[in-house]
Amino acid sequence: MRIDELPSIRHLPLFCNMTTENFEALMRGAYSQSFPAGMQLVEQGAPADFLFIVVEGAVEMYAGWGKRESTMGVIRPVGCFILAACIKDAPYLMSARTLQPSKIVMLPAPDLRAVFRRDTEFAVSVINELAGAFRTVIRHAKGLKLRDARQRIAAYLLEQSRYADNANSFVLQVEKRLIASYLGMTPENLSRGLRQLEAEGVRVKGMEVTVVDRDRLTEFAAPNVLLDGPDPEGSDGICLPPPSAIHAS
Amino acid sequence: MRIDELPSIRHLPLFCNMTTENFEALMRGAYSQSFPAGMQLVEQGAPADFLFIVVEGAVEMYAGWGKRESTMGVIRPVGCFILAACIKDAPYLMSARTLQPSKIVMLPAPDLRAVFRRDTEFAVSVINELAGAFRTVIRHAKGLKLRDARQRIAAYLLEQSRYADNANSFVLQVEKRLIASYLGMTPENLSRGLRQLEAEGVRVKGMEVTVVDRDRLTEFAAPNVLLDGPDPEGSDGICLPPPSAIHAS
DNA sequence: GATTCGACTTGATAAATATCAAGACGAAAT
DNA sequence: ATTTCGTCTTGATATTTATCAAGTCGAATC
Repeated sequence: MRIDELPSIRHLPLFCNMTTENFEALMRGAYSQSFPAGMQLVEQGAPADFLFIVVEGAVEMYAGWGKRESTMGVIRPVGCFILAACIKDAPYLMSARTLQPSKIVMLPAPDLRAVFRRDTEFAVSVINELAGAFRTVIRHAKGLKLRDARQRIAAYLLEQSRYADNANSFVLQVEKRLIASYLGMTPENLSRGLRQLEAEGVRVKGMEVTVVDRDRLTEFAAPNVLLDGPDPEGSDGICLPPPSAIHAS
Repeated sequence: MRIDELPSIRHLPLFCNMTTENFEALMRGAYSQSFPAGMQLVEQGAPADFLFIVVEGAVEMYAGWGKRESTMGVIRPVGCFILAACIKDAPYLMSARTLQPSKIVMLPAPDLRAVFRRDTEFAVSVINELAGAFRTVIRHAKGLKLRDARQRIAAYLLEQSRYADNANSFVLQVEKRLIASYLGMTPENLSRGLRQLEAEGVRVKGMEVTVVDRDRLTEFAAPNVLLDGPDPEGSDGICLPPPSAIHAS
């Protein structure tokens, strides 16, 4: 473990309330490693040996079934993934691969399971993290079942605009094929959907998004806290632009 | 609180490991109430004032957006719902209504939040419950994105058969319109899908399901622990036939 | 037993979405 | 600068899924 990445991890909602003693004990067992882009870190079905923390770069969470594959989210610094599998000591439900060169910290799951029995504040943080992750996935599932493809796209764009410096002109953070997969559609369908949304007040050229008529787009997407977040911030944390937001615990 | 329902609640994975003292303190603030069928217990968007426990009957969790509505799961005795909202003190993401006459225990959320800070074993149980709920929803979302309608139906039938006395001949536990909604399709589509699945080794007449050729059906649905469960049982609990399984925390 | 109502089914049709096949574009490597 | 490769786009088409409109069925009520 390199010393210089400890503070950023320590500041994670998951770790910021535990005792220093327990934090340091936890980190003594941790590995830190840098990976190139496109490296598979986790394969779904494997035993949950480690909790992963993204310190730099970006990681795609995805799931496969037969030949099909679907993006479940993207984790950005500083965020962790597959907490739930580690806690339950159950097989990972998702695979993970780096989208960019990334620095990853790996924390042995047994250490994790031991600590929250000793440190109440840490247990509370885990509870908050899991509750937030649960609510994020519920929102995702609601969106898939209640909205059609174009509405999902519109809602996604509006959500992105929440996190942008300029809410009416910003840049997509991930490749469109990933966005399409995350939203449960083909890349072709996303492409056509974006074109059609020009009639609803938004223009997308390449990676650049321009909101021309926010009211119109808002009426079309009918965004909603219960579908698009955000959750009121408790001790739970940093909500980076989705697909990142799916904490992927 | 009627005395005679305390033991069944006490045996819930969520409550069975906490101290008797804390359990009783928690229950002192609880209300117990019987509702007729079709009664709305929770409206999505409302503040999370209570944790709900189903002692008798059955409760549908559902979500709405505009005029559309979708079933997210069914909770059966003894199970709880909307744990996550209570913990985060955030608005409920789902509505709930009774499907049958039901006995419900309501537990004030502030009491809940207070107790797991004092009782480590309870905190651990909450962690396990939430981790299990998270994984259940992830599976649901994976199914929606990776399988088409007929495959979802087939997988659903196979999963039901796991919980039946006779795995090759059993009865559906909920109305087909709810199953359709849970699986993300229209009732008409479910109906046609069931008919088409006769070619894949299963026959459904009314509520009765007969698995004629399990191998064929299994090959078609390609069921998978990472998609259909179950999770290995830890302290986390009773997995009643889905849509029940979506713990709906 | 007749009535009523909602769930379920079935068919015809429409709409949404996926697939297949080129081609355009852009970034990275040679 | 050229090549190369994968993403993105667009069009044509096929498939899947939803919608609309009758009917059928069955259980609960009168």
